[in-house]
Amino acid sequence: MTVPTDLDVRFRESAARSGLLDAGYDVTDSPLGPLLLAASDRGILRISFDADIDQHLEWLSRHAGRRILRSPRQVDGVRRELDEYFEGKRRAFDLAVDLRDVTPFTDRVLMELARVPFGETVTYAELAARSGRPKAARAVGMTMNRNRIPIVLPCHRVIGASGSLVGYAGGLDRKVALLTLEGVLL
Amino acid sequence: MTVPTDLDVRFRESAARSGLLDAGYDVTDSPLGPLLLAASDRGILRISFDADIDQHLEWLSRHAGRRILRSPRQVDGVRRELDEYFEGKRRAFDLAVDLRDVTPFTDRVLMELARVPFGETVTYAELAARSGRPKAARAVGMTMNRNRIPIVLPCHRVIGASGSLVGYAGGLDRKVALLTLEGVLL
DNA sequence: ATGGGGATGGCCGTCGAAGACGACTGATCT
DNA sequence: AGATCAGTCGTCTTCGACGGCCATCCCCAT
Repeated sequence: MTVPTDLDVRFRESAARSGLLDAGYDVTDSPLGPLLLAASDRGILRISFDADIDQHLEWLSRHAGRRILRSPRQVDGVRRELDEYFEGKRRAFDLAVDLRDVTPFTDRVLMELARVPFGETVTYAELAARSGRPKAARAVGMTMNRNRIPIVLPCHRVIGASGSLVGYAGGLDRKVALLTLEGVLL
Repeated sequence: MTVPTDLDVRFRESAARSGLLDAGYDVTDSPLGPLLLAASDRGILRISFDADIDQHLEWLSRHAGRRILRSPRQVDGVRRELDEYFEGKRRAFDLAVDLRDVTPFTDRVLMELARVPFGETVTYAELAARSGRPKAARAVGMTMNRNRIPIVLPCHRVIGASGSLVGYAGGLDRKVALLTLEGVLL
């Protein structure tokens, strides 16, 4: 006969199905300065120009799970592709991203953003339109601002309708650098 | 060379990994009246005394995904164990439950609730305490009220500190019936 | 005229704060 | 045994305030 704890076990199983590690992170170097990389088994969780680890650790454990460790291996793929990108040898990324608990709107926008190719740019309004919310240009701005995975999700390719760069969470100079690398500027 | 769409593909893959069907449902009979059962591949999504299908369909597609179909097979296990339960041949369930997007608090409470055995009762306050929030008795009340999976998650076993039954979302008479079946009453 | 540089008024999704609920409880008083 | 009351707690709902926007209008310096 089945005992009550069986159900309990099922509960815990589903909660623990993620593996031994919830997320791994590491800091790497880049032409734009040190980069913090974090990833779960599902994909990249975060790329950040801000190497203040503690802050990210807190965020990671709140969003991905308790078990967070420095794990160069976990972010190996990301680092390699980023290196190639900065060396000019790569024009597109073949990486999974972990966008758990983002809003449907944000999800759609980032999905569309991911399709903007190397060396091309889009308008905030245009990206909004492609995402099915023609009038949500400003909201797209917010979404870009909060983009957790810059470079791979190329928010630097989104510019104002007037052609101005407008802004970049990592600092405008980095946006300039990226667009220069991609041959859009100069 | 990798093309931009690769990333896009990854996106969609992870969104579609759930299978051909997001959830299946069916209506069955019980001593307490018709019962709506719904389940995904992860487990039971809902058990309801309210057989108003449309309302549930709306909820299901909002929470589980687009592809919802009447599918007796999908809820076969639940129906069988429920039948056995009502026939008095089963005192515990061996079923997985799908509690995606419930709050951590709710999750803990329901987990504790699942451990309350057939024929026993707990106080709202006691259940709150077991869940690590000794003073959250009233919040536990809310949680019971919104319990999506009655009977299997035995919210009928939770009663007031004074011994009164207090309430039951499916109607107090059903709570009485269940507790009688379990030999707690009369 | 032509193109930059402000100023202005809509438009939009997210986040945080505040307030309104109950399937509660323990104490107190009829 | 009820009834009243205050104390507690997690959700849900509103509401208001933000911006990596944009089209329009105006004003000036080329």
